[in-house]
Amino acid sequence: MTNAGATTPARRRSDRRAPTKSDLTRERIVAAAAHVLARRGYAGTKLSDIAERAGLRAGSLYYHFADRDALVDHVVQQGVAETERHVVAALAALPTGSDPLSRLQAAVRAHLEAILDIGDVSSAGLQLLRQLPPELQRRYRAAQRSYGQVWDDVIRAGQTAGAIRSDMDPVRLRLFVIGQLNWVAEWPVSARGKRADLVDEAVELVTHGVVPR
Amino acid sequence: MTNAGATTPARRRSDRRAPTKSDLTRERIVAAAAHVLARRGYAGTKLSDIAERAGLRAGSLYYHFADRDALVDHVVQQGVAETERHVVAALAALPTGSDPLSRLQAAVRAHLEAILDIGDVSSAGLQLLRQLPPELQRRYRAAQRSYGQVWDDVIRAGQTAGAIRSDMDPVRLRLFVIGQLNWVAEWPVSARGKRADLVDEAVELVTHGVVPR
DNA sequence: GTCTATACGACGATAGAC
DNA sequence: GTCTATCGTCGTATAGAC
Repeated sequence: MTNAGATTPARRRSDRRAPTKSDLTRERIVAAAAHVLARRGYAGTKLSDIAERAGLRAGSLYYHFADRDALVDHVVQQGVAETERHVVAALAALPTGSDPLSRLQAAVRAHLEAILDIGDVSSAGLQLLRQLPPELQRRYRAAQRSYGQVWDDVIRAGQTAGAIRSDMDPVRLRLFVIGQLNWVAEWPVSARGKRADLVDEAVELVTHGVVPR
Repeated sequence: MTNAGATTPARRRSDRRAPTKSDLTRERIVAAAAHVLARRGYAGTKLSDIAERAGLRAGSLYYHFADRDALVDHVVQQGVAETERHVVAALAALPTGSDPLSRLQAAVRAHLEAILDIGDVSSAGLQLLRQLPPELQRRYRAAQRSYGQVWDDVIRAGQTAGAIRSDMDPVRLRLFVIGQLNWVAEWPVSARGKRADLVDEAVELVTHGVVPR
């Protein structure tokens, strides 16, 4: 018997019932897959490595996922979704009427924190993009679009209000900023320093650049 | 007969004799390998794909390289080396006594141009880093160190002169800046706009950040 | 739910003809 | 220098026992 298709009967976010054994194993598998994907790339990710890390045998993965690509897709989708949730929550937590620059800074902070905390699955681990087969790439881009929208709204509002420079296309501005943060995932851990300092520095640099104030 | 070991007898940079047929094929192979590596990752790069792109059969690659890893290593090394040459040349081309901020801006410009022009082999395509087997990773890091040194010298000089903010570790500053530029390789081509504009914007953003001046 | 066993296809690498 | 042919290995996926 297999359970591989949709996540067992249709399970919604509002379903708060206790996780079954299957749910827990599934989560371990996804975490393991994210870990391996982040270091070995799409093609280098072997089911046997994922299985070993999750504490079972390769063949057993097929009870939980239809095939390798279904698992990869799940990881990739969850990565963007979680990052987006983190950023949206940070924006929502700001006092109403916060100035536009503060909103951008909050987004920077939240995005970088997502990379540092859930780097394996976050959008950063997802320089996988180019390696994915066309169908997965398509699905991933769709998820990215939704997340990009969050940023573009913040940036555009800031430009309208005069708090963010208007001499640059908002999309390119976003790509530059997010890219700077994403690359932190590639840093040697030894260079990262204290988490709080790193985040503060990123915000400072995005805001004012390398020139002294 | 094979030629796979060192590049035929010891050939030095000063040897300016006409390239043999073997040299030319070798170059095609390296370019093809860079292309495939940049999109498929380390494990996803198949010799048959490289060979097809270079216009020969998979088996024939072994005349030019000892094995798959020797070819990958060559591409990776050449990527850092060419990027470094580009940046060093740009710095050398500045008028003597140029101010430290201008030097940093020239480096930004040159690094980004390298990514745009030789992206497949440049250091950007080399988010491969984490995917490489330990030995190749070690060799790659060594090459990176030399290149990082170029940047660190520029940044430190700027900080000493008061032209670059001194409240940040120069290494982290470098990683932030280079990361921002490297990520451009991941941008959809459609978002890049005109090359000259893109480069100007990058310099502006690195220098002054997102706040209007 | 997870295991073992196995069918099957790819890919890296070598040998030897041309 | 490049080709064709082939061997060996490894990884995905399936079948069926427990």
